Amino acid sequence: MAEAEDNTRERLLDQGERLFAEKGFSAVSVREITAAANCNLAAINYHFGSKQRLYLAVFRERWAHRARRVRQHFLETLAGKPRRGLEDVIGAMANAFLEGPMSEAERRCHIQLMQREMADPGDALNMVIEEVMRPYILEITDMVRPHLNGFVDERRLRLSVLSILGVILYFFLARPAVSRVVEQEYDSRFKPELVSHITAFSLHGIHSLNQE
Amino acid sequence: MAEAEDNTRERLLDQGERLFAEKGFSAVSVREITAAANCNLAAINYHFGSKQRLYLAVFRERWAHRARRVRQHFLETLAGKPRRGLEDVIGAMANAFLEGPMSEAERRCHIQLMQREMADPGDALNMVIEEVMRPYILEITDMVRPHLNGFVDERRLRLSVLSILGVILYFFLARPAVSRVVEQEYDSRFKPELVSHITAFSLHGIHSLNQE
DNA sequence: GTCTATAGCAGGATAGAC
DNA sequence: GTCTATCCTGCTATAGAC
Repeated sequence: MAEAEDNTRERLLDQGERLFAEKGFSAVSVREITAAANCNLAAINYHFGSKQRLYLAVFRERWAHRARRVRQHFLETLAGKPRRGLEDVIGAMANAFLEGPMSEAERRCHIQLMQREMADPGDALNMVIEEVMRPYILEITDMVRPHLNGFVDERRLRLSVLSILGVILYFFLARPAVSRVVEQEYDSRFKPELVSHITAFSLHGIHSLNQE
Repeated sequence: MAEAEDNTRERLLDQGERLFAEKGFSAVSVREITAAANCNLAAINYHFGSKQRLYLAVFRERWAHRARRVRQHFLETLAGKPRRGLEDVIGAMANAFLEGPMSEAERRCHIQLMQREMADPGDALNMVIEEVMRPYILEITDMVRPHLNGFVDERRLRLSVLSILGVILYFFLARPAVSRVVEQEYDSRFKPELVSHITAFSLHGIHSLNQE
């Protein structure tokens, strides 16, 4: 994310991602992106062919890479706890997204881009689902399963892991609404409280699989 | 939502809402809206002053009204169960959003519009939060509180109710991702399964408030 | 209230010099 | 690879006839 001065192409990816996340694809102009990247108006078409293809490149060359870093952070957090419980898995998940390896600006960028792609499904969404979300959820599912008693319906297990992700993303995306409902700013005191709430809520939620 | 033939203004609100929800504010042109509403290009400016003010009118005159219907449905579902448990409250909540008084098209429209406004906070978001979300969440909080044992921290209680809403909205908005992860289409067999999962997960989740 | 016509501008894309 | 200049399409908004 740091101003990569080495070449125009990189700067276009950086600024393109930032602006697409901030305002959405249609609301950003190539003029705005090239100005922010401090290069010529024609550069997007030269390097990527079109505005649309810059958008796709952002997902392939920036977003996907960052998603791998988030997963890596999640795995490393868990590696530090060899006798891990279910709570550790869920805590690491919430942590990776809400306090993980990204700066605040990166996190906002990353999650907003995904949200926008969900709202307007395009070619990028396939990549995001198949190469990132699906394998990630299934990986976590495998980590969660051994902690549950007896037979667990696979579909309900996946729904539960998805629900956890849903809660995490919601508290990030609905920030203004959450803030006003609990009458509390998203400051550095509130964030750990949020992570601990999400972990506790989800931990009990997932135990609904045991008790029926 | 049904093609209101009475006057141009109403048709503009209907089609405007549909298209804004489908594509987002910037991606829709007034030409597209007026064509869909089967009226003249100049009609938006005559009736609302500008495209932006049509967007605001959609929230004030359509979205907010529909939100009241959802709340009404929720209250009526509960009114039928005088000795209601916590499960009934949560079930009614999930039901109001996912199978409630809206047609599928209306539901999609309603929830997508809110999602887009969350992504690009503008004047409409204030109205949505203050006049709809906040009172609704607080009302549900009051219904949930008596079912919990002993002293409950108010902020954590509100976070829990927000989490439930988060799970519900997530399963609606992340539909393509959910579908691919659980390998299951969103058909009429799957939906009740989803509602029952959300209810069970959230019910256990909210009991995290009791057990600490 | 609804129409046509158009002003006035911003958009993405490209050609061709350097 | 980067620049300028420009094409052309599409946009919002408005003026003014009906």
